[in-house]
Amino acid sequence: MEELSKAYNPHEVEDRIYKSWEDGNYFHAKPDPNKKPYSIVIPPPNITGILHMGHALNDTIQDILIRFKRMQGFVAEWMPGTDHAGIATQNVVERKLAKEGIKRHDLGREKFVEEVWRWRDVYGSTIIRQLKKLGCSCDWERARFTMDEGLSDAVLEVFTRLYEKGLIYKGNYIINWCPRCQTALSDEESQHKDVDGMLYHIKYPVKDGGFVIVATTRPETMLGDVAIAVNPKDKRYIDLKGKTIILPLVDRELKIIFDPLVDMKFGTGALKVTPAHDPVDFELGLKNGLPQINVMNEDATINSNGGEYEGMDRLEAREAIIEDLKERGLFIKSEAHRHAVGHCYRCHTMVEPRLSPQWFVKMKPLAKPAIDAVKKGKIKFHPERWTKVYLDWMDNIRDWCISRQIWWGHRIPVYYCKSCQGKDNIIVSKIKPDKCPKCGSTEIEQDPDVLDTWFSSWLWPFSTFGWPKETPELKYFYPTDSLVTAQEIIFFWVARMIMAGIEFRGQIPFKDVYIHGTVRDITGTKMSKSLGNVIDPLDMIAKYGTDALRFSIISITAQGQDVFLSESKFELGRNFANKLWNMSRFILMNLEEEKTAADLCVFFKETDLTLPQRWILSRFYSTLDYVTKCLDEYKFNEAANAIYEFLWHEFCDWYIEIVKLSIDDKTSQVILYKVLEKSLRMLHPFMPFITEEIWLKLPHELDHPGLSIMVQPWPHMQKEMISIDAEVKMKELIELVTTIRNMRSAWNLEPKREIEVIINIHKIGDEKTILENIDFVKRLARASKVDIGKFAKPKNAASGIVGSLEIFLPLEGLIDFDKERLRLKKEEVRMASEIKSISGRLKDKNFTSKAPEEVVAKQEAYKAELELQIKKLRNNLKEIG
RNA sequence: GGACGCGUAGCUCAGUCGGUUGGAGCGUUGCGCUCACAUCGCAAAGGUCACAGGUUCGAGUCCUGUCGCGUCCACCA
Repeated sequence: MEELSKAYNPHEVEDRIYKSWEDGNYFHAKPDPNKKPYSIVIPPPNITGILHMGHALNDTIQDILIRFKRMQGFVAEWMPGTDHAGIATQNVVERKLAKEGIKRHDLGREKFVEEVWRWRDVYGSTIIRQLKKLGCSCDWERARFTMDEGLSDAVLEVFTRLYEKGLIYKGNYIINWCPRCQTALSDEESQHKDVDGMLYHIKYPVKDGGFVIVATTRPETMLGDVAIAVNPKDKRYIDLKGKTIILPLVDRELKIIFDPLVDMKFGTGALKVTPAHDPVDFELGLKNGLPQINVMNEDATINSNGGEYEGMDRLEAREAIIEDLKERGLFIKSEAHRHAVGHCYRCHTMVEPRLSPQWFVKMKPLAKPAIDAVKKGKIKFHPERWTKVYLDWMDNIRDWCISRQIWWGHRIPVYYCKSCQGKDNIIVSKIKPDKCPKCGSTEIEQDPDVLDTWFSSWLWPFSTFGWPKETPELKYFYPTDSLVTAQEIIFFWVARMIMAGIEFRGQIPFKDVYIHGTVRDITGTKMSKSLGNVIDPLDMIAKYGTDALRFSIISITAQGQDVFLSESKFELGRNFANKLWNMSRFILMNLEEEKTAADLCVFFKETDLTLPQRWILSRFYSTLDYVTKCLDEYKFNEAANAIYEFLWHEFCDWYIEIVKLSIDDKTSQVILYKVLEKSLRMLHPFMPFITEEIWLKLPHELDHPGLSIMVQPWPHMQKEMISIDAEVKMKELIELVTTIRNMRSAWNLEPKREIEVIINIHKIGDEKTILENIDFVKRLARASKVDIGKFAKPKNAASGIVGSLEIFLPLEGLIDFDKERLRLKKEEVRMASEIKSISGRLKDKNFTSKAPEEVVAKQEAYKAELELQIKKLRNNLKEIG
């Protein structure tokens, strides 16, 4: 038998094995009408990204799922790819150019976009290489990019369809503007963060004398004020009716408007109305026919409408305005005011609400069927609680601003005819029209904006399979099965994919959505590069190995709970991999190939198995059953921990130790081999590399000829091998050995010293199982001799109790009995209190009548056992004195 | 302001259907380099399951409330 090297070196095997998988073409899945498909799409990482711990968790989960399903015999397709990340990528390339002293406007649009493509060709696949490093078994042949021709076609198709349906429109509204990226953002891209701001109270003079005090957090916007609004019920301001306010510094006349939208309790109850710079004010402006005065440029400096403040940055202008107000005695006070302010999700700059013409998607009609699909259970969230988050958001969905004032992305397929007037000049077309269909003019210009990146990502589950073409892949793999993602992305992506899937394909895009937790550092802060608290998965791979990283991160991630990570957690996986290696090495050293051949089912029926053999098979299949169930329910950590527990603390700690007594037996050989090879298959989705490496050394031709472990079948369940009887009996023997070991340890008997053990049984027959297994009991307890029968406690012996057995260890006066006495007394107290509580329960008619019979019977039996034990214990105590 | 999640061993966390004595990893302590593994083995110490009520024969587990921590959402300027 081929042997494993003495030391386990993950790095030596990983690259080699990954390459063998690629060479073997194991990742690619082809539609096969005779088999069921199982498909998932990767949440496309963006091309500027590098693998972080969130990816490591996300992609490990998906890889576990896809490997599991592949082994279960599905045609398992994991569609990979990347998204073009319009804003982020443009920023990166702009920064790169800036280092060379080039601005994007110097290059011009076309050259700049070429530059981005060049950048993408060099750096855009970094993340893909890293996913391979992580062991991801994606179908790389199909890898897609949101700017690929096919996917771009899908974007054009969708835009034109929605426009024709009246679900896309252009309008002048308040949007979230990032002054640094100089583009509009959607509501989701503006992330609210609590900020310690100020609430400024400012006097606005009334034309006929007197004044009104308004409160604002952004005094600079007063340059665009066009009215003062108060609540019609507000008695303080009744006499303002019909009066005019003079806007300080600007000297514009402001109307007073009365509107119930104004909150009387906030500030002074008087609201300055700036329709061009605040969504509420915008609404008030529309209602009351107020002008919209935009006072800011694209970079959030004050524009010519701001008079003498023109050119100042918004915050600079704020200071200047406050100073000027103070000079004029119009500034009352500022008070600390903590409030939530939107920030750009790409560059974290404070977002400015800004009036500008943008393209929007009408969402309500799209949301309705998407809400129904989830309510009817066609799509299920795991854990279930995210359903509510999704539904709440969908119920309150607002129109989606999809135009971005950047260059990198899908350019909006809208053309304007220069000679047509007003709204009639809009031509929506997938390709540039030669002339205006209305007036025939050839003076046609494309809209300069590009689309939100998510406008292509929301099509991902079907555009990647070739839509709008009706490809065989699309027919076969769509709808996909599971979507695995993080909570941050539910609104950006998950919800929109559901809407798009139903709208454009008439079918939900996936059946299950598994939302995993967020990876945080040990203090609970989200890991981010800017905070410097990242643990780089690639560093961890370099240090501990990929399998260790995967296993660790999975085993500490409870379903949907956030993960608090510190580097030391990876030792868990490393140690387990090491254990697995050495366990396998030991087995391989001892297996004789010709003895391992057998059909386990036949073998199981036709061979007399010992208790440990029946036990380990039972434990394997119990574990397999549990692991399969957990994977079906997205409980990855429980699955991983069950395998860990089985292999380490049952198979290694007990079975292998026991089997050492009879390792050359045919039966031992078969079972050792079978449990190992089946365990490797069960573990493979979690630790793909090490299981493959070991698998290749096994005489696997006997069962599953030739191929990689990754395409082997998932172990077949054999319920008949699960034996409660074997598990119970073995548990008792383990307890017996453990008790003897405890006693040895309590009396400091070094392992080398062999001891004699006397076991007093409660009734005849209790000795049977022990006698049948006496060899391993002696070996594991390191006892030279074990006497079983009806025995009284010898003088000068330690005693212990396990179940109905009493264990004596003659000590020949080696130790002092004070310790033993204390231990016994402690034990007595514990038992006495337990007996008392059980007695109480048994006397309670409510209990005896209402609890199931077997529970009552069990309690009675347990009580009897305890009473017996305490009797013996008291005897012992008496004997010791 | 709304919603959700979490308070279990010194630390980080599991805990299935409510059912006998609440688990793991790390850390600590003692013993052991027994020919697979010191990235290991054997054992020990360590718990009022945040708090208060309630449901139940029975609650870490279900319900209500309180306190503490965290996350997401939100147009009170």
